[in-house]
Amino acid sequence: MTSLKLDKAYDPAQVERRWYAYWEEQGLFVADPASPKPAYSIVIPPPNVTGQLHMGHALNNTMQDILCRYKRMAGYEVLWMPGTDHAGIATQNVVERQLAAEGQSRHDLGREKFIERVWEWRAEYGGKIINQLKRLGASCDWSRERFTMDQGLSRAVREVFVRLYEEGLIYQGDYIINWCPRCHTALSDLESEHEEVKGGLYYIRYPFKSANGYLVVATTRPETLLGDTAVAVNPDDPRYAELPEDTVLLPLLGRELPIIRDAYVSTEFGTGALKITPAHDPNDFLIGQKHNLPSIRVLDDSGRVNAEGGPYAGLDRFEARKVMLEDLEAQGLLERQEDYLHSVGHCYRCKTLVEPILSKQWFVKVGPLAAEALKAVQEGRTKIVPVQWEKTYFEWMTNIRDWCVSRQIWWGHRIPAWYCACGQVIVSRTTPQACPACGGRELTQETDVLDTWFSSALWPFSTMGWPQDTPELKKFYPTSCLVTGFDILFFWVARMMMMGIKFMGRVPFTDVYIHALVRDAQGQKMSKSKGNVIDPLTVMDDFGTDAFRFTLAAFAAQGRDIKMSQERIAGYRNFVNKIWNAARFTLMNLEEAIPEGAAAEPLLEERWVLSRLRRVAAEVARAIEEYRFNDAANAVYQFVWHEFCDWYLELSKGPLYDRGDPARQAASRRVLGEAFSRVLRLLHPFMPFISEELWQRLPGTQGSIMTAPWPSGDASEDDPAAEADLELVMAVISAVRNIRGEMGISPGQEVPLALTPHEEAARQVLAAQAGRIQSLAKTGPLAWAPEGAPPAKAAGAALARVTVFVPLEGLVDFAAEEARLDKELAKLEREIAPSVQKLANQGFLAKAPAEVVEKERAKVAEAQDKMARLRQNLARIQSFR
RNA sequence: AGGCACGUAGCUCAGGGGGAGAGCGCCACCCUGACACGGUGGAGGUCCCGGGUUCAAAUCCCGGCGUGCCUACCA
Repeated sequence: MTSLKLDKAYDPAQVERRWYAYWEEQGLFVADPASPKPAYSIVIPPPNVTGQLHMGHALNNTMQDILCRYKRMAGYEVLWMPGTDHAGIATQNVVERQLAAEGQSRHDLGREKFIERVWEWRAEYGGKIINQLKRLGASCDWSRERFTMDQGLSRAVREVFVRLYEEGLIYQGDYIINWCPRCHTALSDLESEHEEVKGGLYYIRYPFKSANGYLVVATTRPETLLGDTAVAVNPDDPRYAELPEDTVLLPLLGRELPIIRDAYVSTEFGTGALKITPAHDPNDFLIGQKHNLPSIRVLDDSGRVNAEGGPYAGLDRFEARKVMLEDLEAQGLLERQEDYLHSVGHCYRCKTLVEPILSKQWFVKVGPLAAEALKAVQEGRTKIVPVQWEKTYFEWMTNIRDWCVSRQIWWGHRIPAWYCACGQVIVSRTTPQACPACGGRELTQETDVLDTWFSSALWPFSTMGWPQDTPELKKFYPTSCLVTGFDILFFWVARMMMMGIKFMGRVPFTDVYIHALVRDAQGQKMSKSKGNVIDPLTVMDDFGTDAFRFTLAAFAAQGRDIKMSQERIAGYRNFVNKIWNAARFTLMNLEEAIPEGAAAEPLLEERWVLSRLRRVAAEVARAIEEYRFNDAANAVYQFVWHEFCDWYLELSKGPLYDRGDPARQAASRRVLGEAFSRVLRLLHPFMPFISEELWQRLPGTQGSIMTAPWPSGDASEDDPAAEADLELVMAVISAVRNIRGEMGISPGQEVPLALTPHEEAARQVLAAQAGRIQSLAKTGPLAWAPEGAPPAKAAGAALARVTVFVPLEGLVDFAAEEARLDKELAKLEREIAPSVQKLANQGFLAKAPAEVVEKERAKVAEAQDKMARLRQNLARIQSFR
């Protein structure tokens, strides 16, 4: 045990450093699949290896840590499975940038060398975020840390791919996909983020082949006209019912284009004539297929016009647009242009404008998988919290489209498909030696890798050793809860649902808790470009990790974004300091050995604090279990500061300082130690560091606080009578303090006190607690004023069970007291006005539940009682003027 | 275009049919032997607007206004 002496203020930096290493050394984070305890498991949303801890991570992992630490204390065998994600495009970008700084490209290195280079990068920098999570206090089982590219997970990926392929749920095909010309890869629909862009709507004339005149077509992407293979109109459009001929000439290139008729074309938009570019637009592609049109791809992988573009070949897509518009204008073919606001896809990694391009890719046929994932939530096998997200989930799962999983990058799981010269495609778990069709041995492996989210989708079971049948899977799958932000509900959660059900036969988690986004104090999304990011590491430096975590928990109300600002964290830093000082007080009193002695009858405040602790522990537990982290944090805050510190510690000073009764003192010291130990345990899930530090210093504790039981207390400690009695005492003390404050009597000045209890029970309680009242309200010896005979010249306060008098002679002027009483009366009047009105309402008396009516009556009666006493006092005061 | 949230104290928000709450900030007094990152007391609100349901609406319903977000291939 370390010394009991504490510094006056808490220094988090010094304390935090100590305990994380201790927990790890003691193996307290390690989950035992053989444990007889019930299982509780969470898989971490794996941060990108390229990641730096940001507010989102901090919130997300704080919540998981609160759940895990609480569950351990509550008697569960907890597995919090950690790891990182290989983040294909992001990581490749980072390493490519590094190469660029050396004047190289990945192509200079070649695929193998490049991948080696990425692994080197990961070895050097990849662990950064893990250390940052440790800094946050995350109690993950690091002995099981996984990486989506490690061997085990790669095996799972290959297994899943092959099985899906064998079942026809993965196929290869030519479709329009989203292409990022900067990353040089296909993207899934989700990875193309739609953003509003100011563009133009250009009206272009397509001259008839031989007849005079032209068809006017409206487009937002004039450069794609190079790939047009038809112009379409609606068959029912009267404007085009009779055309001079059914062929037009493509402007600039002069190619002949058929005019086709298709109901898809809207008669409302533009001119009702639509240019068809099957290789660069998903709808045009479908129309092209239907009408057997050729597809001409006119942009290369970098977004430059290719050879098909004739005179424009080699121009960048934006440059080409500009030049072509000039040429059209010059040729009199640009009829007009309008400003046009529309939303277009951007690469979610690099924000480059995405280009729809026809290309051969691998797809997952998600329909059947989604149907099961949808059903699982509908049937409640997985519960989404808060429920409103279920609707979003349902909508997406219902309208889901096939998932393009191939990426033309190098860093990732290479697709286990091989091509034979004979045209055979072989998909296999192991590298095939010969073509099963022709026996040829010249096989080349697919160069594409899989979407990173493909491997993340397997995370809940691949991390536990699947496809092997492991004890971990048996004990910890399905996981208990997934904690994540809504931004990856589709990317990740939905896909884990599909894969988990498909390959494990059971949902991957029973609860999904969707939390909010952390924004800045103005409610703006934090982003580097806006420069409004608050770095969690800096916050932890400035305020301490515990204060930061507590702030996150306290602000994490369901369904609302969190606006983070320094001042709020400072408030909770003060709370941490308050706890530190409560510990100073406690430890000072426990410094000397507590003498053995006969158990003393517990004091009122002791019965009260244990009763309250039990209630609060239950309240906090329930809130955590229902993911109401803010309620949990606020309950702890309110109790620790405003009940434990403000009242219990203050009240306990009496017996603790009283050397005249050693047995009594010893008993109070024991209760103090016990109560404080429970406070620390209540705090531990939120504030792991300071709670451990103080736990270790608290006499009588053993081992880490992590292994201490949740302070549920014992039913025998429930003591509503103590709670009610102490409330009476507190009310009397508050009343005296109020008079003091309002009357401008200095805090140091002792005042006389007289009480008129209205019932015997109250009199007994107050008599027993007279000493406490005297010291906390700073009054002279308690006097009793008989009912109906109040002390002369006294300020008074009317409570339900007692009237409080502070005889004022020589202390204050009566005008002030008159004003104070008037104010009090007015306040009571205001308070009961609505009730009085209700009681005058026949409808209320007839229809409202009896107990509600009774409550209103009691409320009014009590207030009127108080008011009568106050008026009496007012009259007396006035009589002295 | 559809969908989903949210408008409550100066600020940030909790609450959710029967007594308007918290934190921070503000005012006054106080370095009382845990704590000035503190103590005690206090001020401060048409619960966005308009209708409706109800004995009773900040709360439920409808309609506005405002804000934010998500989804979407009408060029």
